[in-house]
Amino acid sequence: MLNFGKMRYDNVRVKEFTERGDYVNIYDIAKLSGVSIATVSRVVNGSPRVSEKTKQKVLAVIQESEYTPNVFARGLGLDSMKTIGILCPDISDLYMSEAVSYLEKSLQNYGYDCILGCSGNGQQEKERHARSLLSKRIDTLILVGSTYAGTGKDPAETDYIRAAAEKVPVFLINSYVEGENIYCAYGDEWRGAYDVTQALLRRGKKRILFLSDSHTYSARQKLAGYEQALSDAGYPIRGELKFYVKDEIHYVKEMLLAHRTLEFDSVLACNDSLAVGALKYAGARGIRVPEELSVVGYNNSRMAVCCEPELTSVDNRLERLCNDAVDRMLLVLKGETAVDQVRKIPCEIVKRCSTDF
Amino acid sequence: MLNFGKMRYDNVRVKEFTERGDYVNIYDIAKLSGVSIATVSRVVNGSPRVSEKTKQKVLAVIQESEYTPNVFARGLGLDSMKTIGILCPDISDLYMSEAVSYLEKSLQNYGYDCILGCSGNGQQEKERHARSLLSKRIDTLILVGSTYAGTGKDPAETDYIRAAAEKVPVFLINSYVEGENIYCAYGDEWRGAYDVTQALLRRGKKRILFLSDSHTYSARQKLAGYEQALSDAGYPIRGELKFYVKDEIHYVKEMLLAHRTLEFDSVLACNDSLAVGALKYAGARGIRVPEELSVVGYNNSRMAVCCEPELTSVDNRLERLCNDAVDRMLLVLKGETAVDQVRKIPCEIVKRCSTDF
DNA sequence: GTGAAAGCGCTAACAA
DNA sequence: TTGTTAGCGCTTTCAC
Repeated sequence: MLNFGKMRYDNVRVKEFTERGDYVNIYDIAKLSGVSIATVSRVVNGSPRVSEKTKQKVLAVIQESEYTPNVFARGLGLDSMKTIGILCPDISDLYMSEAVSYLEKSLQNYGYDCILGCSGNGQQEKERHARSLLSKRIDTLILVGSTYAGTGKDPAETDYIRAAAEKVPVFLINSYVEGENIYCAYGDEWRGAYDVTQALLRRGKKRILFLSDSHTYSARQKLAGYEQALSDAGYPIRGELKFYVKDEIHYVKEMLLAHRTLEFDSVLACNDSLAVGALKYAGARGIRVPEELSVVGYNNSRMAVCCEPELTSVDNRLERLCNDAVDRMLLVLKGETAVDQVRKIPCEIVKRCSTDF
Repeated sequence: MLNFGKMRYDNVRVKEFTERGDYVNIYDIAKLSGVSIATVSRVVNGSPRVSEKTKQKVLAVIQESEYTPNVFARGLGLDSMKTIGILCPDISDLYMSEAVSYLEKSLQNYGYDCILGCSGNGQQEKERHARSLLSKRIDTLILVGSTYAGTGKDPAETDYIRAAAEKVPVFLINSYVEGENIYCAYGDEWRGAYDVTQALLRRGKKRILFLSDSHTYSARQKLAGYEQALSDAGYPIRGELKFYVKDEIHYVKEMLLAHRTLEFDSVLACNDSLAVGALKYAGARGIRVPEELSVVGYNNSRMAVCCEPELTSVDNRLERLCNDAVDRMLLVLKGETAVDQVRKIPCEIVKRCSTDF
């Protein structure tokens, strides 16, 4: 229907008519309501410099013709599309998907759309995805997951993040990277692990297995907290009790079964599904949880509630972290300068296995 | 650095210099490499009509200056940004996030980016999100989840999907809506439910609880399969055995506990977390699973593996559905006309509780 | 309060 | 093979 073409070119445009519905444009609206495109633009953008009468007239036409401004054209002029890039290693992961869910909800609320990328954990892929998102002229880049802090071995690993931060503000959820225009929000995992370890020791546990699937920033914090608690209590740090496995329930179980000589009376796992793996191991060997073996998970995900017995888990307040990031993002985009670059939120230990502590 | 401005306006442009890195544009590249923007464009788009020498020269400049074409400008001209809109009710849901994960991976592979929206189940919100995605000039709209087929009460519920299909091809994952330019891929849930019910009956189960949290298309298919299997075996369909609850493990457990008069010897749940709820109920009452109570879940998610005992679950081949959708999408976008509008994939029953069947 | 027109960066048709 | 330029739809001065 419509699409008269730009008035200045006097209907030169002859779009072939496909089965596709054509998008109405600002020239159509202008013509239909007998004003100039400038006026239509003013109405659309809520400028006060339009008479009430004209405004209503134009609004009526817009309503009727279901006009939506072309985001490309708008973006071209403003160099922004009110779009946020979100990158995570894997959206099928419970923790990531939950984070993205919070972010999307909040951002949507403020009129921002989300472009999603899943990068995995490889350096190359992370860089490629970040570049790709940036090329979409996102307003902000949000990185979800502590994998983006790098392995800690080579500072150059995170160079691409600092490079991105030269274009747009970058927000890290549950991760930490230093740099200008980079903003972080993360749980105090160190403290969480410290507290859990301390509590286990107090209950007389002597051999606490530290179960992890990676060496991310977050995992390193947990390990450090665990080790510090041991040291502070005068216990030795045993290398064999730091157990690294693939994050897959049955794999964890099998690996633990395969190391029968490894003795431990409690488990601090870096996430809930690792903890469930330990649970399955205990089940297979007939070890009672929590009477004979204490198992504590991390992230307080649905996994911790799904298993039997249900797991005590450290909650790092993901929702809080996400909302915190969005709040600060809005401030930064508004041009506010005094915005905290780092937000460290205390973890909360959610107790489920009554005799754990 | 750069940004000489358009040559035709002879450096009129004076962008104020902020701390933000400016994006290099095609004019910059043209000037730096001593060719016209047309040539740069050709190089960028891999046109064969460029001499190898020029190409290398331009490529070098592009490399060095980290030029990426402005997607807005490109989109304006082509009216496409190689972007796919994905809408799901809730990305924190295991099933949805898994679907999005498959989709993103596959689409990324073909050079498409994803804009993600989470609409919830409300009619208004679904329509609003669909409109919002459409206004971003997506190339295709993908709807994940059977909620998008509507409740089946009023065909007008899905009008917005047909409206969207006038603009771009619409793909439904695990759902079905009829219409031009609408493509569906779903598991044969009817058959899955039928087979499970039949198997349970054969094992002597007499009162099979149908546990559901909604009346989506998918849930209706499952119910129909369940009822048909009962009928075919000469069993009555009992209203009290169709049990509708909120999808939350402990809520399910509590609701079942609250209905102590309700007797059943097996459960067919519409998803795994409902099934886990039934498991928790059994645990609370000291009912042994699967000896005294058979529990079968749906979706074959990690939930089914996490619980104790692990659950037999109907797998509706989500990955297959997603890849199938993407494959057909590519064909449709290529202008292919003979593309199946409907793909029904057989489900697979993944047995875990050995004595279930 | 309103309109004319420049400019955003790119693609593609046309010229050379 | 290369360059010139119209056109994509919108925002935003700058006149009136």
